[in-house]
Amino acid sequence: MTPDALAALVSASVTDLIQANKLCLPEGYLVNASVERPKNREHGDYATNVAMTLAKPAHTPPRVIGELLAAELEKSPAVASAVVAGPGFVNITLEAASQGEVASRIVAQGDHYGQGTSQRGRWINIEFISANPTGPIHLGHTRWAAVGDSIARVLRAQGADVTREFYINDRGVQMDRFGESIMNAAHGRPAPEGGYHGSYVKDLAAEIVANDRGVTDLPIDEQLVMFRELGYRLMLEAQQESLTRFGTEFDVWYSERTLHESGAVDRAFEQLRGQGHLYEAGGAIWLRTSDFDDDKDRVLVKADGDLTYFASDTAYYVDKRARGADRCIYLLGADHHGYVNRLRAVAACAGDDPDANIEVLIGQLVKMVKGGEEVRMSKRAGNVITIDDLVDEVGVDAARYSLIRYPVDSPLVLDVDLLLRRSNDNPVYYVQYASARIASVLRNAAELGIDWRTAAFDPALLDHERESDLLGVLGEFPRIVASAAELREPHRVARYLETLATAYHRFYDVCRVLPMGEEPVDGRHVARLWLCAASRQVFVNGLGLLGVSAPERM
RNA sequence: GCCCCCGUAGCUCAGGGGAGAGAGCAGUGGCCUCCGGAGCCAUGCGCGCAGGUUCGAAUCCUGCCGGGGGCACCA
Repeated sequence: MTPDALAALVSASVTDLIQANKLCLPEGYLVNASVERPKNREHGDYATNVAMTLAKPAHTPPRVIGELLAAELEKSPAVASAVVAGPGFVNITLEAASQGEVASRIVAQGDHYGQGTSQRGRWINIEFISANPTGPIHLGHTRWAAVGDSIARVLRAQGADVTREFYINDRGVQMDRFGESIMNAAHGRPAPEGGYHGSYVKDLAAEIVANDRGVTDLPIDEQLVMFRELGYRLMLEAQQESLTRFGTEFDVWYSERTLHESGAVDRAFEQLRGQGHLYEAGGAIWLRTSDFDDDKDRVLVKADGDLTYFASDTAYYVDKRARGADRCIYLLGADHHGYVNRLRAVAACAGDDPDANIEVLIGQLVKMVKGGEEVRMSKRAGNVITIDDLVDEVGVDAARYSLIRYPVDSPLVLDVDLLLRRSNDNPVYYVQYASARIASVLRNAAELGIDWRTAAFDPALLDHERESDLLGVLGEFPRIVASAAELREPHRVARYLETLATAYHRFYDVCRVLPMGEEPVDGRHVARLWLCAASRQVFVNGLGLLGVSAPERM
């Protein structure tokens, strides 16, 4: 019996009590019956607090309700015992057979186990990274490359229609500075004021000159355009390659230029003007965001006629909505938190509900430590740590896992020395090792000619305490995925996999799976192989949600 | 000045109202006759402070203290 099924049983039991007039609730009262895994194993396999929540509306002491409910629950053949404890918890112990069924259910569902419908019907646009095409993807972006991608995976697993989008800021004066920086490098001159310095600028210059020999002889205006446009293309391709290598794919790469060329900006202005939120002052055109919780109004068109960056942001939001997204998620760094209110105000100005149609997640910054020293990043000096540096250093799996493992609202310190360690202090290996260990057991079973899939599976044989613990953890997976999706917190999946790894190792330590020596294969071996297969499946599914591999061997 | 995030074990950090608050690391001591020791077991009086809401608060609210980040007709 799954936790959901048990919760439904508790709910049905409460309904039965009401219909039998043993419990009286106000008309239309909605019973919210949930079960949780108690921290303490002595409190049974599952516990429900519903008796305590019903005490007030039913005008009955919680323990009295608990007794009634426990008696009702014990009528079910799946329930071994139900007892009232503490202030009014009902602690439920399942029959081994009922609990063991979880294993066969997981194997049957395969890749689908953990998927759900909690986000079905939502059309979500999730935009992340959106690095300027003037430099490589750096460490700060990389946190979002991992987390954003994983959020998208988790949302999809819960039935949402998700568009992963990367916004390319290919318009504006930084593009000219970028082009000029490359051009200067090609001529052996230093970068201009406010330009770009990294060694990659020299590399771009060299590549462009090699491909287009005559470029340095062109008139300066034409050269600038050439270096800018060719540099842009090369940089964008490099970014895309880096992200592909990192396992992060986008459904849409959206160019700011096309936003303007397609007329999307004009359309957005029209819409906002029609809704009465545009006005002119001091020669500039403003959006009255202060009507909606912004500190002050924002300029869309400067007095000199140029559009602000914010104008693009505004049009871009309106365009996303016009393309059908009913919820736009933005993943931004902590240095952009000042944008939250104005983006929400944009949604409100466009006639949307900021609480429903827009969602801005702010992630704290990432630091990297090596040899006990912080690796300093300075854009000015050009010594940025890139996504490729990180992957070269520790590999995709360790990089992704350690970036996802922590909630994004706390600053993150990546210790490279620790990430390289192949031991327990590096959780990604701990998890992958458990998964690979199972794969090995399943391989050995096949070599011994044990066809556990077709053999009779008796779930009641999984009655060891460690087996019961493991089954309980396996059963939690769907709820973990659902909460990770709802809260946009994929780190919950990573943490869950660590507890699953522990539960598996503990089981494996005391429960022999395969027959020893000439011992004949019996039902217990078969049942444990089902349990192993189920565990392996959850590792595969869970790691898949993180974009981390589940190797057969390590 | 205003805004956002964070204060949990020696260290790095989990804990979206529930029962003596957890994990890894570091330290100490155990566990290999065959399925992967990258493993398992034992050993731990810590929720920054003060109020409040609640049957119940590390979790929600308010104020303070301490740390990090941010305020643009830049991009």
